[in-house]
Amino acid sequence: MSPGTCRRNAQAAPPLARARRLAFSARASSVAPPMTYDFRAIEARWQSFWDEHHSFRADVDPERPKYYVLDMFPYPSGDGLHVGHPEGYTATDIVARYKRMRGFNVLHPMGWDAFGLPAERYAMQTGVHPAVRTAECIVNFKRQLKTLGFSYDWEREVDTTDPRYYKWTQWIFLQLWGAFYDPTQARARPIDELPIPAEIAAQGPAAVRRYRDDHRLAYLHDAPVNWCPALRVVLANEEVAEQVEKGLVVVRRPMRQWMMRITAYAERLLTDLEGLDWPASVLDMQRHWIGRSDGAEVRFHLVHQHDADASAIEVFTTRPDTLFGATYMVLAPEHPLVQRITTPEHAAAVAAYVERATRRSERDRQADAAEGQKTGVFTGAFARNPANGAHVPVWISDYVLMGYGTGAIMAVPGHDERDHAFARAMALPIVQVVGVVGGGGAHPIADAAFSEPGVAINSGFLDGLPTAAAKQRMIEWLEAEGLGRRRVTYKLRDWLFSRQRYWGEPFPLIHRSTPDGDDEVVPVQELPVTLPELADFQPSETGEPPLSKAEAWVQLPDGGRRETNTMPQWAGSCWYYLRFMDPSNDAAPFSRAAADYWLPVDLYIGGAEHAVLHLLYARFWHKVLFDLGHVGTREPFQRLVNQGMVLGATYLPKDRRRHADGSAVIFKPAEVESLAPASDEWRVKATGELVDVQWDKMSKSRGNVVNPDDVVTQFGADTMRLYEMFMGPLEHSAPWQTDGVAGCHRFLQRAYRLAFDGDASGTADSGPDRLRELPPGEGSDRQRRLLHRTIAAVSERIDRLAFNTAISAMMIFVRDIVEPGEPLHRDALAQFSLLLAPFAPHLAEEIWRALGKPHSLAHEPWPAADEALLVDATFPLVVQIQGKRRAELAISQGASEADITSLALASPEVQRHLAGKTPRRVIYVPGKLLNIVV
RNA sequence: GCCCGGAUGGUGGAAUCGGUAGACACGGGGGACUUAAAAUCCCUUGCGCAAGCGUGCGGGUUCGAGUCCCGCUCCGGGCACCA
Repeated sequence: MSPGTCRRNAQAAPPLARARRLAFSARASSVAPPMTYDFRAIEARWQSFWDEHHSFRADVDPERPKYYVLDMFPYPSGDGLHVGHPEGYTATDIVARYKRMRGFNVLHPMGWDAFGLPAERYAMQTGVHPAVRTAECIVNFKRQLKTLGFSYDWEREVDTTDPRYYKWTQWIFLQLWGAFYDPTQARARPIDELPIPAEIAAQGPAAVRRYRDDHRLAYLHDAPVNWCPALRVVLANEEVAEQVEKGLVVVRRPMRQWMMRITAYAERLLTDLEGLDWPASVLDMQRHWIGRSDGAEVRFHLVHQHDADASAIEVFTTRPDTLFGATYMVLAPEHPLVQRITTPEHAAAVAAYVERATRRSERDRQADAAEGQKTGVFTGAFARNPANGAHVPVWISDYVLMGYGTGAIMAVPGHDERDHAFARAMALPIVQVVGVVGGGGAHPIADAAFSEPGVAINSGFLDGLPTAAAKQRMIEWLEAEGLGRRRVTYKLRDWLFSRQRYWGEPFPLIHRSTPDGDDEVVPVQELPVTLPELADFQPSETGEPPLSKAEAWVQLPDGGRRETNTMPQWAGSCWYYLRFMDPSNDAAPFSRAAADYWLPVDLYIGGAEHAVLHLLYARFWHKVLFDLGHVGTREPFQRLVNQGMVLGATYLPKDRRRHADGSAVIFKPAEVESLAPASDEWRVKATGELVDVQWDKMSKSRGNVVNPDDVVTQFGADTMRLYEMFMGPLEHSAPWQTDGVAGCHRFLQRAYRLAFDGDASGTADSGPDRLRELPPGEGSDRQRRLLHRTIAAVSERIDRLAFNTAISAMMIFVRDIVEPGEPLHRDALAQFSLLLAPFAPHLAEEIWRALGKPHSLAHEPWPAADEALLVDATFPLVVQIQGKRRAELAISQGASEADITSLALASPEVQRHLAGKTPRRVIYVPGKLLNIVV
């Protein structure tokens, strides 16, 4: 530490000392001015102190255990923070500060997920470059976070839009591009190690290159994608729902796009969820999204082969036991066999249906699905059911999805609701091959499909077998006959990774035309590939990315052309937790040594909205980096907690009337007032109309957003932090209530007066010697017991992340520690300030300093509770009769059960309630309760 | 429709293992201090006059259920033609 900083601190101290002197001298002259809790001065002072002393710097230290506690870093929007952000940040900060005091080497970083559409839109509206706008927003976000006193190691700040950061995002992309997934070893390997089949090698270097390109984890794919005309951008499957919800149209449209082969990792992404300490709902959503199904692949041969390459249709089914009931087949409209098997007389109808299906929006299809409507056309082709040889018609319909299974199904209308609906619509035969167990096989199969497990009927060699056994038997038979095999499929699809936007990471790739006319993609050797300057950020209507307008940047002197798509916003957030470990490394994204020390993230807190997208993508990249030897853990985030939402109030008219455009009429908090000070009833100020309160997610349009700056200005950061945690359990959503903030502020004021004023109770003796240094063991026994109970309670509750109840334990301490006439033990106050430190660090430091401690308490050891003081000489015993509480007795610790029983039976209340009846049985719960049964 | 959560005073919530339901706080009522107000402090506050009744509803297990089991209702979140 430099002498300069020492001097500045020496200068910072006098106001504090002066304040205390003033307080004491004022009391001596019995004027007694109110000692004010000047949180503005206190918070400003300690925030600069922490900055100047680098109090929260973390460095790799193999001698100490590490703890990595991470927030989901924010997108720095123009609106600044709302009070929802600091909820999770406060929780992680409490844990970070607590773990530091527990002796852990704590990594607690913050950064900016700063690529994204809003900055680009802002640029189109105002002409301000996204980089300029982003920098402004970051300044504001950082200022706001700093005023809240979070113990981040700001030297590790990262910004995903900084070329020094995205250089490594590009580098990781090239790792994926340069790798393939080896299913035999179930891991990624360098693409150079990909075995090239002899027949490919024989075709020459171009064929080998194409073969390699087809196996890379990042690959170009020409296929229908989700195109959003309004945004002029393609969307990942995972992103479609969000935009559709906003009312935007998303259509399928063929485009050539970069994909990530996340499907290769489906099984590992699924099974590795097992060891994670994550919320059940997130685990569930990930499992669901990966969507593993166990079943069989079955080959149906075509009856009349018009085309030698189209001899059979492969289907996937989870119900091979129902094969005897397959009465028709359906191909997805995009299925490659459709053109080849369609007979001439059906060609026109099929072509029309395919054309319509490919152009229909996702939304229309979903609407049909919701109504159970099925459409489709017959191809004219027939296939042979391998189980019974029956000739079944082959249809096409958009209820069969090309992206799942084989893009073709065997339809069993008797036992599948969708097939049943289609069969009824198209008048196709329905047969029953599964009977109700014990029900004599009867089921009104014509009316509804029977999709429950049962027992096989009308199924030849399967008859009589329960569903599970019939599945096994059928798979064995198919495998023996060479007609099919066991197969596992996943709903997970490959990740569409390119976007037609400006404000994102450029792909570090160059396209070159080869002599044989192919498009060869080669990596850029020198990273980063920085974004070119651009005046017009709009993609073209046809989907040409904005970067294609930067011709000088795109066109290279050697004839190559740069890739003009950019990466999706997820790219930067996929690995930021890794960069935090080693943020200024310019030789690698992070060192293996740093990774080995800091990984995994021990606690990760953020919103539930990232349950699938971010958390699945980050896990995928992490696994690839694991396979390639860059990290040593299989999973990035060991423990995950989703904080709830902070809700804001809006007010609705009693009749719930709507505006002409259909939107609900709402009143903002500023437009209403309560009927009376105590009233829960609200009315519109202007008209006096009565309205109902409604609590919603905060949003600008609802006008119910609370700005942390206002709360910090009025009450201070410590109050803000405390209230965020006191609202309720971290995982719960809760309304923001200004009255509750004031309650937390009052607690801090009491704590302040306890330390500085000596008049917390208003009745106790006050004076300079009240804060006496008492010899160890002296002071009130009651006070010492209260202190140690508080230490035990706060510690255990932080461990459980039950912050609201930890705060209530501290409130009790401040309320009860000093009774009239009692002095306050200096050590008790010192220990209390340590307990308070994770929650209200500024005030805690202030008290600690006032007690004459020379250093910050940030690294002070956490207080230990004395077990002996947690047990009282007597305990209250509840006496129940017939399970109803009737009396409470003070019992000394060592009393025997027999003594306790006779004491209880002798007590007047018990005698009265027994009313002469004799106890039949007495149940004693040691230290707690005695239940008398009569 | 399916999956995952949840439901406790006027309000946010507490009760970690089946053992005193309502900690702590807000709000309300009363009081002290004050010329007054604010601030602060103290008392009180689940419902009921009471016996009693009370943790969304109906059953059950248990000496004892907010907690466990069965069947529902409602609210929130997710998924949704995935064969």
